[in-house]
Amino acid sequence: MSWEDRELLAVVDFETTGLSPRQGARATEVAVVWVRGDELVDQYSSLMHTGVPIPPFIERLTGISERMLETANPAATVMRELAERQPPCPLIGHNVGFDAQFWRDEMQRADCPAHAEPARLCTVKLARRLYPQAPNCKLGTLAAFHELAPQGRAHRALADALTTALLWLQMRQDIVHHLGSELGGAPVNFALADRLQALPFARGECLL
DNA sequence: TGCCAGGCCCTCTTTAGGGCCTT
Repeated sequence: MSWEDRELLAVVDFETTGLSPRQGARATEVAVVWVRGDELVDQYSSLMHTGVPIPPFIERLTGISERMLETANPAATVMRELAERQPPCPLIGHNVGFDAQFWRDEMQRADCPAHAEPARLCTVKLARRLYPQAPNCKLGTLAAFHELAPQGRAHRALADALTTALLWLQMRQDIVHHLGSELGGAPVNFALADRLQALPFARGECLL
């Protein structure tokens, strides 16, 4: 991947031991799916060993146990590998604020500060503006709403990252469908999506 | 399945409170 590639987006999903690094939660698994235009161009996933205990609820939710992490690479090794592999491109996530805080925390712990504060795109914010007719904006609900192909067990990093990537491609398609003539051939990229997610929220009304 | 947090968004609002979304 080229460092000059400005159309590259990284769809990220973390599995973690809790909801906030400030409360001591650490990542247990990370997945990144790289998207360029309407193509999935690469993917990466890895379990991450931190030594932090996994609450029973989290083990039931994700299927990730402490025993599974005993042989996993240290979290810092995984994050450094990601930093070397990925140019500093925008992150996409489903409720990206959650994944971005773990991205920042784990990158800083791995001594990769240059990768700690990427631009963000949130598929929850976009979905609330694009699909007010959906029952809710949970990832599984939106996947079913759009009849996206199952990508594996939900609440595993790669499956959720792939589902989020497919949701993003669906959003690109819908944006082009609704705004095609206004776009005048301009690409549906981070800059455009960033403007769309910043539009005022209108309950029950699609912004397009 | 829920609690823990944080940001966004809504309404019986703005000097506030509660729901949604992520693990």
